[in-house]
Amino acid sequence: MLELYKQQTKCLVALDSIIFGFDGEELKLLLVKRGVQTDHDTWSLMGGWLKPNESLDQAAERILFELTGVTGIFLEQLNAFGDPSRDPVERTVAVAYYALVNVKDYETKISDTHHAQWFPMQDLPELLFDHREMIKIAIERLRYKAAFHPIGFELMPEKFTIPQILNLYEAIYGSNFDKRNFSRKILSTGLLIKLKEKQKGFSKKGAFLYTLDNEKYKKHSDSFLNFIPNPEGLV
Amino acid sequence: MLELYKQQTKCLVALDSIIFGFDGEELKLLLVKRGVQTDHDTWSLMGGWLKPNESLDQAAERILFELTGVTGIFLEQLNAFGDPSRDPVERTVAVAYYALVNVKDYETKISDTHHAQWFPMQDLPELLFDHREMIKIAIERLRYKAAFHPIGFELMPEKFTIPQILNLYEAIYGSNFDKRNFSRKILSTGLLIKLKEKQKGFSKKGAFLYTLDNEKYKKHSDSFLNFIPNPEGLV
DNA sequence: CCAAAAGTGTTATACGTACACCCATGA
DNA sequence: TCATGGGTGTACGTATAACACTTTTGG
Repeated sequence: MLELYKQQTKCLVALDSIIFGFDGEELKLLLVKRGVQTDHDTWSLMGGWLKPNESLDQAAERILFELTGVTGIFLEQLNAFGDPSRDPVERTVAVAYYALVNVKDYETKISDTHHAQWFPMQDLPELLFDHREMIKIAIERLRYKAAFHPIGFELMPEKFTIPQILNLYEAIYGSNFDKRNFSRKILSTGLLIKLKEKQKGFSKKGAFLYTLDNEKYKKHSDSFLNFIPNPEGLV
Repeated sequence: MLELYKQQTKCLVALDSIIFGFDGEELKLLLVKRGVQTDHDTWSLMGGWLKPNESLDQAAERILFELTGVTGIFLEQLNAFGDPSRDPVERTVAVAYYALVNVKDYETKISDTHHAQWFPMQDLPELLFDHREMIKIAIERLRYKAAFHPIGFELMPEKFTIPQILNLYEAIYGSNFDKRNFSRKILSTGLLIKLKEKQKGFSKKGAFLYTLDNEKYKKHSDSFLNFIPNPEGLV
């Protein structure tokens, strides 16, 4: 049996993270300018190599932390990519993760560190290797998952307004939802706590702020609700 | 940049397939007795190594074919598993796939080849490495996916009866559904064509056979229907 | 006072669910 | 003739979708 192992070719294993961010307006992606090499205007997903003594989840978490200083956020395995020609330098299998983070809370921390930059989903630069394909699959997964799991809140700041959540879902699905039906549905989850404060500055009237009921959120985080108005047309 | 590649540790990459089968009665898993080595009663998922010039999908397909002679069936990537201690012999990252196949059509072909054996989901033997964990995640994925995509039909033979599909869904979800509501729902997809023949032998009355409308199935295979009566309690 | 966004209610329809009886047939 | 599994219909309640006006307030 052991000989069977010896004969096999080994392979580099990389981890790449698709980091989604939301700033209250737009859905964004965090990209880094690729290292110190030739590529001029090529941007890249956050990535790194698997080390000998860590699991895939640990490696993804470590790399995210090293490059952004962010930790403890939503980070889930997406897919493994292993086309033999995906990395022209050397055969590499990449395990992609996707992360959800709210832009505002981490803005300065992130930008300062590694020349990372938030790009609007609609307006991405040229990307390394198969990173665009990874992003495409990540947005599909995000849509799929957000339809039934309340993971949208992972992208919201501590305090947020209903119109902001509406914006987020509209950004995720690239379509418009009826605000009355939407707010009724979101509130019916019972996951939101209405605060006394209002968000001022954006609109003249101001919108009430809400916060997540973390108790309920943890319990319900893998429950199965229908979060979007029209499930047809998905995926 | 190239030096960055050289420093990195390489890793074996394995592919393992969770092969679900249905025989009209029970949901089953196809397992093989592990090679020519010490383990006495340890069974294993179908697996093999990634070769230098193939993609992950290709490798999974090749390995499935080599071990079962089966090709062209539903085969989808599940997850990558990379715990450093998952394979005690050597650090290995395993990319798991899950496959759906109907037992009857391939029964003899499969059993003859590589000492493979179908096990009822409820009654699995001791398994290699983290294979049980893989199976657990695969059944979750199957439940998740079958709830909204008509992949259940991948497990059915060419011709099948409504009670058989009901059996399948009950096996997948481990619960009972009302046969009247279920058949109404399945038929309302418009994916089934009723044949003139009946399945005889099992029941005295005999049940009408149906076949998939492959045209519609291809179109709708990534549509988004609610296939199971009660979406709560899932995942 | 006006523009811009927030907030709120009703109604019609579709869908999900619960439920029970008759049918066909082989033994 | 009877036991077994196959097949069908209805009524009720809930969830969804479509829809428009009033409120607040900064400029």
